[in-house]
Amino acid sequence: MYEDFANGLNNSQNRKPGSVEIANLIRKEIISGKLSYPQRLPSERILAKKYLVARGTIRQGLMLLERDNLITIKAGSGAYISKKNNSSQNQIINNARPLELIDARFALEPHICRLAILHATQNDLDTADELLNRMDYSTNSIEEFSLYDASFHNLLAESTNNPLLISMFNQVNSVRNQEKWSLMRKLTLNEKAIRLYNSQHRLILNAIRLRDPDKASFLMKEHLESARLSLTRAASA
Amino acid sequence: MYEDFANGLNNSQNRKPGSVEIANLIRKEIISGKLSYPQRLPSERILAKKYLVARGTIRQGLMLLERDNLITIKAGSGAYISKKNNSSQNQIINNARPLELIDARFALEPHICRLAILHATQNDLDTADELLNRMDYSTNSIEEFSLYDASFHNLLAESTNNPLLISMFNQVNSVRNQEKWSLMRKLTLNEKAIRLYNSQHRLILNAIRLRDPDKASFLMKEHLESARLSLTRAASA
DNA sequence: GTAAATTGGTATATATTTGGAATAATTTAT
DNA sequence: ATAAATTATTCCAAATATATACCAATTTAC
Repeated sequence: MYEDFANGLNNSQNRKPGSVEIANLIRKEIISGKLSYPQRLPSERILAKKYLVARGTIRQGLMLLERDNLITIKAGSGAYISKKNNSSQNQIINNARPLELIDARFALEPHICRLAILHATQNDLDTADELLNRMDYSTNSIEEFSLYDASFHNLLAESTNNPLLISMFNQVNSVRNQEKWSLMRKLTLNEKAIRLYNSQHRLILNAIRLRDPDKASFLMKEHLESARLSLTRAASA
Repeated sequence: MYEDFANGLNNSQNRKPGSVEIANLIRKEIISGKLSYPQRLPSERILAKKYLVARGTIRQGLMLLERDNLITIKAGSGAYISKKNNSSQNQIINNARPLELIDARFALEPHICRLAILHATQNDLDTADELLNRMDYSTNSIEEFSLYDASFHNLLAESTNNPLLISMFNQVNSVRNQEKWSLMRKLTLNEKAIRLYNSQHRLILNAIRLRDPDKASFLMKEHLESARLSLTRAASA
C-alpha cells in the first residue's frame, strides 16, 4: 500500500546519485579547474567511498567521461584528466561564495516579486499557495522543505514571463543542487527557521495577491535577510 | 494526512492545469538552461511531487516532450535531456525584447548601487567622476556618449566586487554592441536625453559618495525609468 | 629484479529504482 | 447526464546499483 508514493518521499530525502550524476559531478570538478591536466583521479575504490556509491557506479560514470574525452583510463594505472577545458560561467557560479550568492538573490528576487504582480496568472498564485501548504507539513524534513522552497521561488521567477530574468535566476539557483549547499542547509535549517521562512513566504504571496509591489519587494528582502543571517551565524559558529 | 493530496491543484477554478502545462513547464526549464544535456530529469515520482500532480499526468507530459525530441525516455532508467538542444544563454539574450532587458536592468542595477556603496574604492569613484566629465562633452555624439555610459554602468557593477553579479550584468549589457541596439540608440537618444541622463548619473554618483543606499537605488530606478520611457515612446512613434 | 600492493577489467547474484501499464474513484467541463 | 481528464493505487519488467569475488596490468617498495 502507498508503495510508490512512499518511495517517492524517501527518494527526495536520501537519493544517491547514479552513474550519470557521478559523471556530472566529476565533470564539474574538471570544468571548474579543481581537477586539471595531467592529474590522475583517485582510484575507483576511493571515489566509490567518496561519493558513497558502489564501485560499479563510479566505473560507469568514468566511462561516460572517457567517451566525452574528458579523461583517459589506463588499466592498472588510473584515470587521467585529458586536456584543459574552460567554461568561465560555470567557474564563476561554482566558485561563488555564499554571501555573494545571497547578494545576487537580493538583486533579482525583490524585483521578481514586483514583476510577478504584473504577470502572474491566477494559476500561478494558486500553485504557490498549494506549495506553501505543503511546506507547512515539511517542518521536520529539511530536504523536502528545500524542494518546495526552491519550487516556490522558481515559480515566482517563472511567473514574470521574462526569459532573461528566469535564466539569470536559474544560474544563481543552480548551486542549490551542489553538495556543499546541501551540507549548508543541514547547518542552517532547523524547524524554527523553516517555520519562519514559511510565514515569510505567506506574507510575500499575500502582498503579491494584493498587488502591492513595494510591500512584496520589501518582504522578499526581509526573507533574504533572514537567510543571510542564518549564513553568517552558521559561519561564525 | 494524505487525503489532502487528492485536492491538490484542483481546488480552484484553474483553467487547464494538465499534462500539456506540465510539459510546458519542463520545456521552459530545458530551454532556459536550468536542465541541460547530459542531465537526467528527476524520476516521474519526484516530478509528481514537485509539480503537485499525479504521476500519470507527469507521464503524459513527458511523452509530449519526447515527441518534441526534447528528451528521450528509457524504461527503467529515466528521462534524459536530448543533446541537440542548443538553447544557450546567447539565444536568450539575443532574443530578449527591449522591455525585458530593461526589466533585468531594473533588477540588477539598483542593487548594484547599494553594493557599490559598500565596496567601491576611492579610485572607482574618481574614475566614475572622470567618465561623467567626458560624457558632459559628448552631448552631440551618440556613439561616444554610449561608450562612456556603458563604462559608467559597468564600473558600478565591477565595484561591487561580486563576480556573479558582474557576470550577470555583463550578460544583460552584452547586447549593447548588437546592431539592432545601435539603431535603437539612434532612435531614442538625442541631446536633450543625453543631458537628462548625465544629470541623473551625477545624482547617482553623489548618492554613492554620500553612502546613501536608498537614495542611490531610487535614483538608479528613476534613471532606468527614463530609459524605459524613451523606449516606449520610440516604439509608439 | 622480484614480490607486494594497487589499479582497472570482468563476472555475478541480489536489491533497488525506474518507466510502463492497468484499474477504479474522483474531478472537470460540456 | 455524459465524456474526458486527473488522481491514487497497484503490479510488472527493464535498467541500474550494490556487494563480492577474482583476474590482469601497472606501480611501488625492498
